[in-house]
Amino acid sequence: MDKKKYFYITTPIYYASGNIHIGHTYCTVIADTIARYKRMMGYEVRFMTGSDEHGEKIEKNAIAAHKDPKTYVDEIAASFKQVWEAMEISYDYYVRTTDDYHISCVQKVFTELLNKDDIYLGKYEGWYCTPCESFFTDSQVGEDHLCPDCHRPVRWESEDAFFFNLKKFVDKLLAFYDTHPNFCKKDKLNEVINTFIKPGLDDLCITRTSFDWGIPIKESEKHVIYVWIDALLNYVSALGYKSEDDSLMKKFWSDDTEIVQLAGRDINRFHTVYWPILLMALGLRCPDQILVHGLLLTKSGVKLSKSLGNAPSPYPLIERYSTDALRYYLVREMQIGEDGAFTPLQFVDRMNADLANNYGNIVNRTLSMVNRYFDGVIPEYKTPVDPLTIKLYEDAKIKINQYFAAMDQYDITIGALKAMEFIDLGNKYFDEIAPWNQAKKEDKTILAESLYAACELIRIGSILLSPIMPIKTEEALNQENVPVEFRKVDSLDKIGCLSNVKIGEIKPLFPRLKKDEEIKFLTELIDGKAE
RNA sequence: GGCUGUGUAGCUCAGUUGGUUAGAGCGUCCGGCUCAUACCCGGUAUGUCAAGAGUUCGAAUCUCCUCACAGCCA
Repeated sequence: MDKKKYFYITTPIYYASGNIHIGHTYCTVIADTIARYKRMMGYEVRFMTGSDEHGEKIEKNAIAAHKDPKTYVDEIAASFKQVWEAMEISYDYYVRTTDDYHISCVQKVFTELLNKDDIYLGKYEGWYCTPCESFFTDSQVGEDHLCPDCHRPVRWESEDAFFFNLKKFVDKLLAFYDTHPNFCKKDKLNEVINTFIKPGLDDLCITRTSFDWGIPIKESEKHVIYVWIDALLNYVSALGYKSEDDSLMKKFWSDDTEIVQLAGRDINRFHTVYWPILLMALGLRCPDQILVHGLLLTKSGVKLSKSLGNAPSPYPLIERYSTDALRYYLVREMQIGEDGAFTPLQFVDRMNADLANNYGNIVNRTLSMVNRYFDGVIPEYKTPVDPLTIKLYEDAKIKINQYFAAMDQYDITIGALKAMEFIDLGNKYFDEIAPWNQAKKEDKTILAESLYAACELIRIGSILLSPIMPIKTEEALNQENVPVEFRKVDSLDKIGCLSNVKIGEIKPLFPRLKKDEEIKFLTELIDGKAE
């Protein structure tokens, strides 16, 4: 396996028209977990998130709020950052599309592509619904020429607009897909190829004249850049592309960098078709992988969103259950790529089963026994003699390998599962070796051996879980008082490092939740829309 | 309408290139343990693997068709 030294990961930039809800949180937590994992594995990581701050809707929202658009998005961006702080999101940089360097980058790119004839002036035509301010196609408005959204009459409109010549790059794009099978999961890509590219890819309209809150182009006063060229370029403008200092660009958008970009399945197409083409037009490399993730749905299958009023803010969940509990739930409950449902019952069950009963409990019971039988000092490590202990170490190795195999493929759901299974080995082991019975024997060899092994299990398990739950795993390591140098991934095999360590104060990591109470709380939180 | 998926125990899902009695977790029930946050361990039950046809010595796994659901596009 070729090991690249640099790692660049991005979330989409979220549209600054409302509050962050748990759907955005899901995506950002995935990215953060991968970023933390890669850092742990020794990569130099750049993790980027941000906000998309132009467009008609924001302009309208700002007017409704009696603010100028910039003030409006300033406040929104600040609120986004607060959420990420509360979620322990370890982003290295936050990009805003209203930042000067970004605007300048977009304008330079526009000029460059115009000069190369990759952008041309044409006409944007279609059935226009004034109240919805949207264009529709013939088949969308039907014979009666009614807006498919509001069912009011539409009229034929035509405006000057610039187009990005996508057709020119189709062959190159298809060739790229062929030579880069890991770029995107096959099924997601086939969908896009069959529905967009094969029937003939339409050139992309990239400017509008109907509103002002966008990046103006230098070539003409009346046009502003419309969403995609603006939004997509953030991934490189944030690295200093087309700016005076492009050192980050050279580092993190080079062939030596592994580039992974997250995108919800709803914006899959923009990241797997338009984005690579834009990069090709600019003579830049493409990302290694677009990680398409599913969406959080309620039980009834309705997409979680602010407008539907059923998307909880992460704050009440953080307050009530802790940041790490929410992070763990999001990582563990939903397989990447599949949609998932946020349901109160599943949430509570997951918390109790994995966090309170398994991880939290084994930390608690192990350290309690260290206190009880050895006055709070972890016994000295000796080569294991009991077959059960020997087997435990062997099984542990297998689980660790499975964890790394999954995480290396960014399958953090399976990674979380394997880390939990790793920790769970301790429960069965305790049951079989029964330290409380060993304690009654005169020879304390096995007692010492079993508690030592369990302490290692906690140490290693906490390290494995740390990208997912940075706070609670740290807390566990503190309770065990693991020396700082043995809290890193390169010390996983340093069995013996806990000999004679005096443990710290013990406190339950995760409270056990009362099912009925919490389900009631959560159900009310999502407006009673989940079952 | 075209395309991409999904349909496996009460729930959430695994099932690798087709191979002996179809699995896991959670939940249920029974038993055990007592160090621990009434935790943990073991055992038990429930499945015409959506329906049908075909290929094969043999299919949840391949082919065809049907149905249901979701998504993408128009």
